[in-house]
Amino acid sequence: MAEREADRSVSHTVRAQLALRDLVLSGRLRPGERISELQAVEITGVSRTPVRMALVRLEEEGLLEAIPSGGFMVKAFSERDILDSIELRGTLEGLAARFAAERGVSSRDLEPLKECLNEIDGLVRQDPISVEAFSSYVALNARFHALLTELSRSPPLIRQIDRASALPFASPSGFVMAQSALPEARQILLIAQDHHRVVVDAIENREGARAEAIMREHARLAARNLRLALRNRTHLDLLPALALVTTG
Amino acid sequence: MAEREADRSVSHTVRAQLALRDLVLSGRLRPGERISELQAVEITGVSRTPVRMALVRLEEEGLLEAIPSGGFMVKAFSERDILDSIELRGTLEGLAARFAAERGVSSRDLEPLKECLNEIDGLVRQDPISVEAFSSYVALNARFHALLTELSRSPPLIRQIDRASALPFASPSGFVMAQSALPEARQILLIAQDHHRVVVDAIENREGARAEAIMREHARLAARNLRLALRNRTHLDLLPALALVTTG
DNA sequence: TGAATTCACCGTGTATACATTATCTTCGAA
DNA sequence: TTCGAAGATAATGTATACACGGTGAATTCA
Repeated sequence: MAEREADRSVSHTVRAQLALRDLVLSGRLRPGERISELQAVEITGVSRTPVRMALVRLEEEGLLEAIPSGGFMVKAFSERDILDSIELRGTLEGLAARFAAERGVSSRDLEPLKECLNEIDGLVRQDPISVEAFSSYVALNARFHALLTELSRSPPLIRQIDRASALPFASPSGFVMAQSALPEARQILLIAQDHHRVVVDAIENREGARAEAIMREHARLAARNLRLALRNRTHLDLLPALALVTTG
Repeated sequence: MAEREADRSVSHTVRAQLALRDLVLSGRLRPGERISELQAVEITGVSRTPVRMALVRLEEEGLLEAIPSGGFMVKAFSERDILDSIELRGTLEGLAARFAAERGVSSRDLEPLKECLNEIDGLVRQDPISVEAFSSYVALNARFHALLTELSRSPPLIRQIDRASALPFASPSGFVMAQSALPEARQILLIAQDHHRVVVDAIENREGARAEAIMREHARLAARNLRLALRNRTHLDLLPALALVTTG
């Protein structure tokens, strides 16, 4: 079987990590289910050594849980866990925004964020917003949040935010696609974009408390999206990560 | 060579992790220096497989940094990195305190914290405070912070706080021993203990904002300790972790 | 028939050999 | 003398064999 070009360029460990992550997030492995190394070897096509590495990294990532007697199982999340993870991410992004505001940011460094804002403006102008526009929004939104995090110029904080955002349902764009099917969709996006503008303004004027508060509130939009999507039970297939959620 | 009883009870991976962590924190390996696996094998006495596992875990812990071309090196921290890590930890503990206050805590769950408070009171009553009392304070303080974190009843947040506190200079008791040699020592401890009392009171009265704010301020005591200790340059040997700090 | 014990199999922990890639040193030429 | 290239050395990535422990099933005894 010929390998694809992309597969040859990365290590077996990374390949296994990607394959196993997809497997977990797709829900083909149930929460609580053990992932045996031999099973993972068959799935990924690499040997046990890189598979073990991938499993350890996925545990640190938060997708797997170590079994006391050895090995790993798929982690289970409650709805409360997800809401807390969102609040947590918002708190960290708030701290990043405050750092940026307090420490000052050159207009040159603010430039790419403002470009991001303008591009998003172009997207949300249409009514209704197409599915393609939603996809573009997801990418631009992720870019905005990454740039904002960088503005803190704090490696320890950036690292922690990256880890907190690693879980798909905690990431800034985790529930954007889910909301695309909702009637409130456009309105929510407009509010989110206003948050974006406000935080940039606050940072520019060195208003630390305002920058922090708005990022916290901004994250709570994701929590609202989640609740709306769960209530409407529509297009839940847009949220494969919810396979990890144990309803109870 | 006979192994000690304790060594036989844990896996080689854990043994290697402990040995390598000590090596890094003791400063015998300079920041930026590469840790070769073979070198680590000689030091730890176990084979490459558990050594690799230990290195990966120490990277996730934040003590090592992956080299793009492969392998790991000792991570370097600036003074700013340390201060940011402390502020980060304070922010997370603040969130935990707010969660506890907002969600409510039974008086039964508050009991162990209050016991902690009373025991610390017994320590700080003496003047001056003995070195042994400082050691006891370190243990009790760690216990208090752990209990407080648990009160949030939020596994994702607890996990993140544990990771943020893993770095020795970011942990709640990171700079307590360093301050023991300072003339301001007792006063700082009294203030810290007052913070402890205030946060318990705030949680009891379900004052979320107050609980959050006091924990943030509480963490800044550690930052003050660090600055004092660095300025006085006295008893820096009490802070082996500072070997990781690159002065610049 | 039920419970306990033993045996077998499955799974992880560990060690090591092999392959590949990066890095350093040395030699040569401009 | 300095820059570059090539080879040697060393380090990591990977595969696999072996050892140990745990779990489950089957069998035997009460």
